[in-house]
Formats: sequence, structure tokens, C-alpha cells
Amino acid sequence: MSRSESSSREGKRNAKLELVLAVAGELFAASDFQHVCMDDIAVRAGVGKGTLYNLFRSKEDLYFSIIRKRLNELIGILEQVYDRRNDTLKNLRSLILHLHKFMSKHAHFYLIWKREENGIDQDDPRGIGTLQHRIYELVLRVLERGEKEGTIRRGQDRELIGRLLLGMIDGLRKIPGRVYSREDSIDSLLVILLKGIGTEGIDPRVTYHEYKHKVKRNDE
Amino acid sequence: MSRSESSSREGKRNAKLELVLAVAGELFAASDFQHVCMDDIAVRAGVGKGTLYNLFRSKEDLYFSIIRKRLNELIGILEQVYDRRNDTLKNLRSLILHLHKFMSKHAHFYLIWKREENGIDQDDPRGIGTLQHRIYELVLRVLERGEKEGTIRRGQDRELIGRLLLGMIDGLRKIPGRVYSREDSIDSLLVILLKGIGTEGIDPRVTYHEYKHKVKRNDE
Amino acid sequence: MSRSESSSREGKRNAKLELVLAVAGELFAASDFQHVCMDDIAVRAGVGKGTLYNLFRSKEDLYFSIIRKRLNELIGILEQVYDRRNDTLKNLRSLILHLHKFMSKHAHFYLIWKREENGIDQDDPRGIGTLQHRIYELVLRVLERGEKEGTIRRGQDRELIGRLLLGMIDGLRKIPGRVYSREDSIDSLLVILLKGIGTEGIDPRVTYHEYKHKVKRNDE
Amino acid sequence: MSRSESSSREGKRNAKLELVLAVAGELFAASDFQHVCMDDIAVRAGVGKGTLYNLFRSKEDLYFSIIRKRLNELIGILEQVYDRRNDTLKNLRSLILHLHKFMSKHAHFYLIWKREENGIDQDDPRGIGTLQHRIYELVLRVLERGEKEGTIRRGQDRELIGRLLLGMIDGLRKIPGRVYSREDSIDSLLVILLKGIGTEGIDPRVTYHEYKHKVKRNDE
DNA sequence: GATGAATGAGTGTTCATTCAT
DNA sequence: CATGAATGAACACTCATTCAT
Repeated sequence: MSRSESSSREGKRNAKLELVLAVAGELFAASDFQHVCMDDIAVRAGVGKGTLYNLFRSKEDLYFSIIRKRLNELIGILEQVYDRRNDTLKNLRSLILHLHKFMSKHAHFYLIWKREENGIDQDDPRGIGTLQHRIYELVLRVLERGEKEGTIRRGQDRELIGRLLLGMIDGLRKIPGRVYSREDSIDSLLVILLKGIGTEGIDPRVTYHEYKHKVKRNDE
Repeated sequence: MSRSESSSREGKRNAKLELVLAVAGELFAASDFQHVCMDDIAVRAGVGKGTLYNLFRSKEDLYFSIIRKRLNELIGILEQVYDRRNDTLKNLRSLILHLHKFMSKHAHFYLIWKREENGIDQDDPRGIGTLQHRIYELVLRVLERGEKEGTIRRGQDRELIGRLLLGMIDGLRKIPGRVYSREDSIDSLLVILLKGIGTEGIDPRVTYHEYKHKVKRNDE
Repeated sequence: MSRSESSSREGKRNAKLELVLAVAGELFAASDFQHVCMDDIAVRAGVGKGTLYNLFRSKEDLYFSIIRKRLNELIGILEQVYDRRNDTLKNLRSLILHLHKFMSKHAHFYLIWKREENGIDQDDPRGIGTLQHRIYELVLRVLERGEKEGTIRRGQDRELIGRLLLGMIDGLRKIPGRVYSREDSIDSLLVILLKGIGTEGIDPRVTYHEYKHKVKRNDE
Repeated sequence: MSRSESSSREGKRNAKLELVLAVAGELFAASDFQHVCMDDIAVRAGVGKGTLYNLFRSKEDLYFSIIRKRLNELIGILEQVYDRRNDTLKNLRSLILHLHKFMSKHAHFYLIWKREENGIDQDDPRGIGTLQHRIYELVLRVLERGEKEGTIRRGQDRELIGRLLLGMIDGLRKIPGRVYSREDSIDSLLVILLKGIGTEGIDPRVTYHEYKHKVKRNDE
């Protein structure tokens, strides 16, 4: 009984935590850090202000917890998907697709993350930099495997390509109204990318024709 | 005399304004908006706090003035360069190169701009969105001319490519220690891009061999 | 059984109460009232925070309960000793000695008491003033008896002398490192006092030579 | 003009500082530290809350500044008086008298001081301990001179007597309604003290008959 | 115009107290 | 009765903004 009791309490605590993170995420995305006040978050989350301080050390901690939490989720998804595939084209497509899907689902988080992305590098006191780096490293791993596989031309600057790819994906995000034509945009990106860095004769559109329908059933 | 007097006063005022913008830019880049206080800016700029309020309506106005000012400078440079050329490859290269050079020169501004970039879209009360859009439109113009010129394949989603290109350029920025090998990185970007979107047979490395040296003399 | 049960419960309750008073006393002596928090007291006493509110109405009540409790103990000791003697010199010496011994034993309480001593006079909402007054009255009684006995000169301002004596005892307390030479200090005080207020020919050192050894056996 | 201007500003600042210290002193004496809030002090002093923070680093700093300020004044008075006299009896009387007069004038300060007196010893981060010690040292100097002069018996524990004397003076303070019969109380104290510690044949009442009237004219 | 002392609205944070379990 | 998570009143402190000099 003590187990179920404690797990129930844990459950309540976690539910509350999730709620606060979600509510705060919306508010922080809508305004700047400074224009969001703890009272608002508390009221909108339907908890007392003191409860916020039971869950987070400070306003800043709450703010960066949102980013940390979602980045961890995102990394989890990306790495899980990566481990399931052994085809670079599929991996690239999954990477972009899932980044995009996650973005649609957690648009608030994305705004906050990208806002802080540039400010975080050296000391990384909030543990964001490391997480960002893990995404970059996953990209590098995909590219590396692509080279070994023969999908990607050898001898290119992989670090550069990794940054370009992440930049392109971020560029995708900024096209207004493209959420619904997401898959087409991703395909176009892949075509351009693989023409740019792939070995001759690779055409992702052909290769993925069949795959795309499977994906829809498995991952969405 | 009144003219020279007023212009001298104007000059003083402008010099002071520039100084404040520079000092504030550094501070705003180093910390968040909220952690920079008007006293600090005033002290570091060597002016009284009241003077800041003669130059800017508010702290926010000062903050966004930095972005507006530099964005206008940047747009000026890019459009000027664009108007001087009628070769898409050269234009693309100039675009990337000058964005990069400006970024090196005004790193503080870049950090601030990118921090705000995502928060600004719909209402645009500070006049940043319009300026951002002008850069995007310039990219579109370059791409459009490239199509007409036959350098870029027809029938592609130009809007998408524009976003991808801007994203890639931003990706370039995030590579640590790449400032000195800037030109090489830019060339690599161009190669990948033109393989990706260009008509067959285009090789920017060959085409630009001669051009690169001219550029150095003209633009740097 | 119900009696023994209830008395056992009472015992537990009292033990807990004593523990809390002791723990809280230490904490309140170490910091200000405001810097001691109920959580700390609860944790250090090994009880839940709610339990504190079963034992005391409020934090303030807990705080003044410490003073009340100890003051009552102290008064009990002093009056008990007074009742056993009928010699003014012995009574004076006992008074000072026991005040001092109690202070050594409950140094934390003393600090708190003295801190509040001056703030409490008129309204006395916590019942401290009355207790303080009972000590003063005991002193007056000793002095009065001394006059009747012929040990203390008649016609002096007894109220004044009472305050002076209590002040001297408090002064004694502030001499650093005097706990071990306590008895000597007390004797010196008595000598000065009796020269000051006593009838001629009284020398407490002679008179008490024998007494001092008895005291040690009886009271310590 | 700049001098008069600056001195005028200084004057204003000092007047404001004095006002705040006085107002805050009253409030702190009436309630505990914690029950006095900065808003109240600001309102009662007729200044903005921010001004308090221009004058003092924190609420605590304001609080202890009151004690420091007055202790310094008190020490100034006592040392000045001490330097003017070379008669131990006069010095003792002046010491007690001026302590008493200062207490009457700054009753609020006294309450606060005595409240903190016991909490301050070892580290003394607020600079109170040192000041307290200077008063004690002045007493010791008076006693020492008294011994040399032959007014006070040799071979006694001066440290002890110093503490006893300060304790007696504090005891004097606690006699209700004695402010008006101050001089009589002081004389009684002196008589008792000198009988207690003085050489035989000293009678301060005789010795000071003439002096008392001078004092009234000179010092009050 | 330039200045910086004064202001007070605004807000993060604490912690005594309550009460469901 | 015991507990400690939840609460929100209370408050210290900051800092953008003003305005008298």
C-alpha cells in the first residue's frame, strides 16, 4: 500500500509539474522572461505560488527546466528512431521529420529554446549546451554512417555539413504555413541536400516512395 | 554658422548615440535584457542616465534600436552589393560573405538579433520584422534572377530554398573557430547549394576562381 | 490501565515538548527570531511541522514559551532556596549563585530572555513581565528581611538597591571566561555590595567560610 | 558656488538621514525588527522607499546604523567629558549621569541596543561590539585612575568592578519613574559603589555638594 | 541640454500556518 | 494524533523613469 500511495503522490506531483511546465512554456513563449511573472504562472496552473517553489528553485530554474525537459524528450525520440534504422536516407528523413513533428507539438518550447540557443555556449550552467550538442552529435553520426554506406560523398567537411543541415531544418521551420505540407518540404530539403552532398545517382524521392507510407503508420 | 553649429551638434549627438548603441550592444549581448540596467549603460558610455532618455524613449526602444540600426546597415550593404552585380553566383557569394563579415564585425548585434528573431512576426511593433523580411526578399530576388539566368533549376520552391539558404548561412555561424577559414566554408556551402539547386554542370569553385581575388580588393 | 496509559501519553507529550523547547531555544539563541524557521525546529526536533502546532499556538507562542518555562523553573528554584534559609547573607549568596548556575545550564534561554527583557513592560501579553517581576520581588523580600535582621542598613531606597543588585548580577554574566571562577566573583560581588549597603562590621567572607562548603554539597 | 551647492546637498542628505534614523528608531523600538517594514519607515519619514536604499544597503544595515550612530555619539560625549576632568569621583558621576541623560534623550536607541547587546560578541560584523567595548574600556580607565589617585582601593578585580558598575547603571535604567529623581539615584549609586570599592573615609555626598550645582549649569 | 537623486510600481521569494491523508 | 505538501500574505529590494537643478 505504501508503494501505491507513494506512486500516487508521485503521480500527482508529476502531473502538476507537467502542467506547470506546459502553462509556463506558453507564457514564456508569448512574452519575454521578464514579462512573465510567477503569480501569472501560478494562477494559470491553478496552484499556489509557493508550490512553484516546491517544484523549482527559482523562476530561472523553471524557465530552463522547460528547455531541458523538452530537449531530453526530443533527444530520446531522435536517438530511439536512429537506433531502429540502418539506412542513412531513412535516418536523415526521420531526423528531420521528428524534429519537425516535435516542433509542431511543442511550438512554445521551440521559441524559448531558439531564443536561448545563442546565449549558451561556454560555461553552460543550466545544462542546455550539452543537450544541444547531443543533437548535433547525432547528426554527425548519421552523416558518418552515410559516408561509410556510400550514400554521402567522402572527403567533405562533416562538421560543416552538420551545421548546414541543422540550419536548413531551422530554416524549414520559418516558412509560414508549411506545417501541413511538411512532408513535401522535407522531401525537397532531402533532394537538395543529397544532390549537394550525396554520391551521384541517389534520388531520395524514388528511394522513399514506399517508405513514406510505412512511416505514417508507424510513427504518427 | 548656424548650419555648421547645428551640424556640429548633430555630430556630437550622433557620436554619442553611436557610442551608446555600441556599449549597450555589448552589455545586452553579454546578459539578458533584464540583467542590463540603464545605470550600467550610462556609466559605461560616460553619459548621464537622463541623456539615455533624450536619445531613446525607453530601455526597450534602446534595445530594439540596436537591432534596427544594424539591420539597416546590413541591408544597405547587401542591396548595394546586389545592385553592383549581375551574376547570380557572384551575388550569392557576396550575400553570404557580407552577412558573415557583418556578423564578425557586429557579433554583439547578431546575438541580440537572433535572440529576438523568433519572437517577432505578426504585429511587429518595433519595426524589426519588416527589416528581416527585406533580407529574405533580397535572397528571393537573387534566386529568381538565377533561374532566369539559367544558373538555378526552374520549377523549384523558391520560398523554401530561400529559407534553407538563410538557415545554412546561420548554420555556418555556429561552427566554432570558423571565422578565419570563412572563405573556404562559404565556398563549400556554395558548392553544396549549387549542386543541390543548380543546373547541371555548374561548379562554383571553377567559376569563382578569378572573382575571389577581385572581391578582396573591392569589398574588404 | 487508562491512567497509566494516559500518563504514559502525557509523558511522551511532555518529553516531546521538552525536546522542542530545548532545540528551539538553541536555534533562537543562535539567530534572530525571524531567521529561525519552523521547518528547522521540526527537523531538528525530529517531529513533523504540524506537531509543533499541536504543542504551541504559533511560532511566537513557542518562542515565549521557552522564556516562560525557564523563568518558572528559575523562580521555583529561587523561591525554594529562599524558603529554606533565614539568613540574609546566605539568601543573597544563594540568589546570585543559583541565578548564575541556572544561566550556565540554560545559556540559550538567558540570551533570549535578556533580548526580550526590555521590550516587555506595559501590556505583557505573553506573561513574561509578571514572572520577571516575581524575581525582583524576591530580591526585595531578601533585602527587607536583611534590614529587619540588621544586616542591611535601614533607611535606604530598597527599590533602587534591588535594581542595582539585579544589574550587578547581570554584569557578572558578561565577564568573559568567568564561569569557572564563579564563586570568587560572587564573593567579590557580595563583599562590595555589603560594604555598600550593609551595616558596619559585616564581612561576608568571614561569615560564609563554613557555609560555602555546605552549599556545594547541598545544591550542586 | 559649487562648494555651497555641494554642502547644501550634503546638508539635505544628512538631514534626511537623521530623519530616517529617528523615525526608524522609534518604529524598531516599538516593534520587533521583523514587524517593521521598509514601506512604513519610508512613509513615516516622508521619503520614497528607494531613498532608504540610497542611504542604507539593507534593512539590517539601517537597523544597526541606528545603534552605531548613537553609540558613536554616546562614546563621543563620554570621552569628551572624561578628558575634561581629572577627578575620579567627578568622572564616575559624569559617566553615570551622561549615560543616563543620553538614555532619556534616545530611549528608542537604548531599547534596540540592549536588545542586541547580548547577541553580539564574537565576529561583530556590524561593528557594534567594538563600540560597546570602548565604553567598557572608558570605565576601566576611570577605575584605574581612581586607584592611582587613592580614591579606589587597590588590589581589587577591576574587570569585575567595571562590569558590576555598568550593570548597576543599567539597573538604574529599569527603575520606573526615576528619570526625574535621576540625580538622587545616581548619588545613591555612587555612595553604595564607593562604600563598596572606595578607600575608607570617602563620602561622595560631601565631596560633591558643591560640584553638583556646577554640573547643572555646565552640562545640562 | 545634461545630470543623477528621488521615486514607487512591480516582483521574486520566504515561511508561518493549515488540513487532507 | 502525526505529517508535510500546499498555500498565499507579506515584504525586501530593484531599477526604469522622471524632473529639479
